[in-house]
Amino acid sequence: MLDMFPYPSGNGLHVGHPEGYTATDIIGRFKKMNGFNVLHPMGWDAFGLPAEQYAIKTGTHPRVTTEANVANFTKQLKSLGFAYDWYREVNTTDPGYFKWTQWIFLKLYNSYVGDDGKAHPISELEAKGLSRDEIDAKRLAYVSEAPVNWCPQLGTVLANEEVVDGKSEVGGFPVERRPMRQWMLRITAYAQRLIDELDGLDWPESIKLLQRNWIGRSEGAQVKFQIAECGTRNAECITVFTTRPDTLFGATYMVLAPEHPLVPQITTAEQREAVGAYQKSVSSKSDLERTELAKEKSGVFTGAFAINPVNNERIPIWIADYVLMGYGTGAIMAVPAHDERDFEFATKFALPIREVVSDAPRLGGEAGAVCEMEPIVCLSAEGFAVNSGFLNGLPTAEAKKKMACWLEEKGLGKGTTNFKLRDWLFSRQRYWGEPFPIVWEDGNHRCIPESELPLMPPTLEDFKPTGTPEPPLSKATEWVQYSATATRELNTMPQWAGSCWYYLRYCDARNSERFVGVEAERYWMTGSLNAECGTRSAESIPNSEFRTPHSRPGGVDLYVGGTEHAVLHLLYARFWHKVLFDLGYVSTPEPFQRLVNQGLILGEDGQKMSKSRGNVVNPDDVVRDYGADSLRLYEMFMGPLEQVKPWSMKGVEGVYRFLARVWRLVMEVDDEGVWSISKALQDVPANKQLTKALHETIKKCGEDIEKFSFNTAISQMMVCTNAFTGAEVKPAAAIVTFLKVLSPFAPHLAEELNAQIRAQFPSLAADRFLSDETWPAYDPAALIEDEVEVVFQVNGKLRDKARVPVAATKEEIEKIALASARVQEFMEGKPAKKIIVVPGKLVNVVV
RNA sequence: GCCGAUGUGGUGAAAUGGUAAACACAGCGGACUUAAAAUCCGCUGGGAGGAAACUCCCUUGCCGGUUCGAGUCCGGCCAUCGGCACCA
Repeated sequence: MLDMFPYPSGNGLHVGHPEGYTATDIIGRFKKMNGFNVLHPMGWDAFGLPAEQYAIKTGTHPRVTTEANVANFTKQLKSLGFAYDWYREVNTTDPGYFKWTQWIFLKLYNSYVGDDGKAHPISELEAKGLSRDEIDAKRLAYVSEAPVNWCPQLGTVLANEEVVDGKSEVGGFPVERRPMRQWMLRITAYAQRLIDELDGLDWPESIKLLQRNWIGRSEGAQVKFQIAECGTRNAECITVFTTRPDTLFGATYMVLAPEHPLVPQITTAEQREAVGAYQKSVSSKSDLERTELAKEKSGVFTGAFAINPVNNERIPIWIADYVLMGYGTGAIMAVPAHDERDFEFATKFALPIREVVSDAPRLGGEAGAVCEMEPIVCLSAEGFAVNSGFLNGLPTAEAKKKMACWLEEKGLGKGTTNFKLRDWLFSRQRYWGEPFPIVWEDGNHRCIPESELPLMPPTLEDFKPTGTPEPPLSKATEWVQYSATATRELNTMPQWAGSCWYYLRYCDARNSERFVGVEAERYWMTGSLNAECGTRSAESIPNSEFRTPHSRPGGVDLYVGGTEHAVLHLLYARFWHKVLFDLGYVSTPEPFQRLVNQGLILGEDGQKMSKSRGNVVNPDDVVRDYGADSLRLYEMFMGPLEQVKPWSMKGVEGVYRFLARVWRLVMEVDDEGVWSISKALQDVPANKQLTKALHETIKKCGEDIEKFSFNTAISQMMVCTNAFTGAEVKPAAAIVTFLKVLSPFAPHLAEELNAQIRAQFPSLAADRFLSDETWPAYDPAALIEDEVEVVFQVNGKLRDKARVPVAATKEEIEKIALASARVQEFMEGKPAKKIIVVPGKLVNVVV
């Protein structure tokens, strides 16, 4: 049972946190009562920018801020009665924890992905005698000089994922592209598996789709275009990626990304100035400007021509910023008749547009004719090949295949798959993060020995960014000097690092020998029972769909958290987990079997909660005024867990009143205002009606908890309470049973009332905590009534109802229905054409 | 533009294809009280008819379809929210 662990901010908990936490707490308590061994821990994702920025402002060390915030969060969580196993508390900033974050980095550094698509130790390559450069080019953690997202205000680079609309996700500061030396993680090597292995997971389909789209697989072909002889230039090839090789006959020009390495070589003397100016204008634009100005296509002709391999036509080569260097090959063949972007560009620069796909097959005379015409609209959908030589008449899917074969035969190209996903930029120019266990010597990197972990960050007085891309760690001159000739890596890891594996650490949080013990990992992640850390025998764990059988890929049975982590955290964690799995350190290929997203809680005004709107609800205030149980119950009663929903203090009062009604089932107050056990509470059996209400509640609450329908479970408990409230005498034993059902939701009240009842009726109450009790079983016989109400319809419209013995046969019910005066009236004397009888429900007479 | 989610009373919402609106909130009325609060008990989708008991008609974003029967299934639209967005 896993909650997304919080960043312990200075603001403390907001009411969004306890939403998911209450849900898992209820399920955890429920599962425990059903005999499961439940692991439900909590921890702190405590590295991060706010503490560091606070340090810059005030000089307070981030460790001090973090400790204070963690203490506050802990106090708050404990006040809500969450049954966390605090013995397993983890903190990403604890050296005992980040030692292993650094250790996992070393595994990444010392691994590569082989032809089997799995991670292997780098030592295998060394054994094969590969050179240092060849090995470095394969590592899962590698150094790149590629252009990165540099944010001057934050003084750090950011991952693509952390940049929104050209601004930093944190703070909204402008971000510029600049080349820097950075650590990257080769997540792209896992792109296909990250897509494929979603299949076995019980995640919301929408989240799976979000990840698939993010990874962005597309199938197509690479095509080589010869550069036509152009002045002094020698003939070279430009390779493009296209998803529509079937449209090759319609490629009337080519476009390279402005940064494409071939641009300087192919540009003619006449065009050099224009090309240079364009490149300069593009590179000086920030990402934000580039997207803002993207409405209008821009570009420049290089003066060079390429040969379309399929028809040997000379086609012009342009550069334009609508072609991105980072995707595919950074070059495209433009098919303006069948691609919106190319169409727009060709229209603007008066380039030829040739139709090669039609929505209906056209054969005969037209075939092979090169007609340069301008389609009024651009058809990007599939259709049938026209004006395309040997492809003519073929539907798009077949044309694609045929062209790919043709290209491969002629050595002009081949079928390929491309992914949008880029490698993960893994270094940050910050102080408050895990230092890299890496040193540099003679321009080469190497890892430090495991025995030197954890590598502690240096003690710094001055946390300010240097104002240059030089990280703040550079100020620790002594620390930096690893040896006479070697210096330490100055970057730190991003905040994602610690959260990529915290769920594994929970299994064995205090292990100092290993990131997680072998047995502990197997026991908790697979449900495998032959582990000494397990406290229960195989027999005591009921067979339930909740338990993870070995066939399921995911380890954690249930992971609850917000949608904001749908791609980043969940993708990164899956990637690390797979590497650890390939290397044999963990037992499952996926970290999280079942994922549930809780919906955002809005302010009372229906707006997103924020300080500036002044609509933030502080859980401490709610606990002070209504108690922890009311907060827990209201969070669950608001509506379905996954839904976005607005807060309402009136709603809190509603559940508070419900809890007060439960209290008064057991307790009564005298004239002096002193509460004592109620005289109405007696050692009597519940009557039939109350027994039915109770057993319906046991049944429905159990089912609803399994379905995450906490709101309807609470409704049912309200119904049950209302029934008890209406009874003259309160049957004590039945109320104790009800309290067991209530206890996962409102543990404080339930335990207190049980203790009160125990004092009066020692034999009727539970003699230990309700949380240690077994979930009550319901008696199906108690649910059955002697009579049920049956609805009579005529032509589907409700006309009458009657109480009928449950045992009544179809024929008997039909007879009663036809005998009804109201049914007769609406049948208007016509004969029944058809009579539908649903026993226990309804009769529908069709005339 | 593409993808996804959601549309039900004044409000949060509930309903294995079978009595739409359970349970709450708000509102109204009553009991208790000198009074108020708290508590308890009722009423509470819209329209029409009736003195009343009651009766009929309409109603789950809109339009169609399947079915004896549709909030639920199918097709088409509209609105709101979220994600992606020159990804070739």
